[in-house]
Amino acid sequence: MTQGIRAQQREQTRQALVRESRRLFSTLGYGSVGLSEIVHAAGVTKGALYHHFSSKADLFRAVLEQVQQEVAERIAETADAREDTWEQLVSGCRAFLTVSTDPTIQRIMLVDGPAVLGWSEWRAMNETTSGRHLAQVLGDLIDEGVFAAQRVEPLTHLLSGAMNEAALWLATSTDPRNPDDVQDALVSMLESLRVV
Amino acid sequence: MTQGIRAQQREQTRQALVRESRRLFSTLGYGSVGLSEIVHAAGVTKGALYHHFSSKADLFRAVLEQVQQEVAERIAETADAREDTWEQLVSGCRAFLTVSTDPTIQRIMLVDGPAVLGWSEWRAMNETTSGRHLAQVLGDLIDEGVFAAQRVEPLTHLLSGAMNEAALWLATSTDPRNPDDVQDALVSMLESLRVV
DNA sequence: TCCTTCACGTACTGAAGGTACGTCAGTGTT
DNA sequence: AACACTGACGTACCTTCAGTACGTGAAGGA
Repeated sequence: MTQGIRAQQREQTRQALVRESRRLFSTLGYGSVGLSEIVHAAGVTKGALYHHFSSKADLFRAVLEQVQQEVAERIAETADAREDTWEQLVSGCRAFLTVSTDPTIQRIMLVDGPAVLGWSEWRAMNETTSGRHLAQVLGDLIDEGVFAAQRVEPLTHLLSGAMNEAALWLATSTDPRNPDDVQDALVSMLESLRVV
Repeated sequence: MTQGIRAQQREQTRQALVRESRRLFSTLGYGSVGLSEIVHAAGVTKGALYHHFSSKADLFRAVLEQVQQEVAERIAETADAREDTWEQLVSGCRAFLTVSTDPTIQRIMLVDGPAVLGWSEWRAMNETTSGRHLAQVLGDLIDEGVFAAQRVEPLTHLLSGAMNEAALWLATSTDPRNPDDVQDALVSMLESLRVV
């Protein structure tokens, strides 16, 4: 069942479009990069772009999916290395702050993402990747009695919001103490929430 | 020292531009509103707009300043009604979640703001209004020993991020329990951070 | 009364997103 | 192997929109 040449080339140009647009979006921002730049960098024309994606925002969506996938994977492999649920939460949160400090990921995932796609769609995408893991772990910890009995959703949004903002702050701040200090503040916040 | 007719009309058109663009930005979003709509709604032309503002983003900045000013005022008058510093923090946070749930404020302040002006400028503007109050109160509480000794900035960003995300979530969620639950979760988070 | 200034309108430009349609290589069929 | 056909992509064009250049008429000082 060898893939036909057509399917190979199709996938190749699609990946080229996603790759180059991701590079441009992350460095210049969604609004400051034109389609002409993207298709030129990818070595194709606008006809190819609109054959694969229905709009500029649709292309951005594909890029964002890829970025979130990578982030979720890197967090998961860090967290899943731990056995204890509590350790998974802490290491996962630390991993998120480390990974998402990368400006490449920053701009696409946290700055342009919500504005281009709208919060509802952004949140939905987030939910299917790293957001689900966080909610899962928090739910487990509540069930285990580590956290006080409460609904998972409010807690999840408070913590994910705190981490998003922290990551954005770290990306633009220069004080070398900040990365460690914000992680410590977050972990001590989590620990203070423990009831056992 | 009566203001001349010139100055009056100038201020009048400027306010009309800010008012109408705020209305349109908040309902349709920055990217989906054209300057032609704005000037038509304000009853002027593009010449007037560019006489007062250097760009579309500059007009948005004026709108954002107005919104943040209002939010900061409403929070301040709620918080300043309390004598105790701790009570100021709690009531201020509750006020923020209440005020910023308004979709009108939402879209401009939390969604488009960072994307249009960039996080650095958005954060700088935030710092001069409500952000400063939060940092002030948190600093006082650390000094009073209510919170453990630590740097103010990391804690400030974690909490403001948590509240921003919570406000955005409340705006799109339908479950009637959410507003109360997320406030309770936030307050219990604050209380768990207390050491005395 | 004249002149200057300034707030604003008019007409235009360049660029960017998006579309209609042509074209040719790849693929299944007989 | 010859055929028709699909689909991936290029080309040319359209529309819209942010931004600019310049004209104009009223306000205000001398």
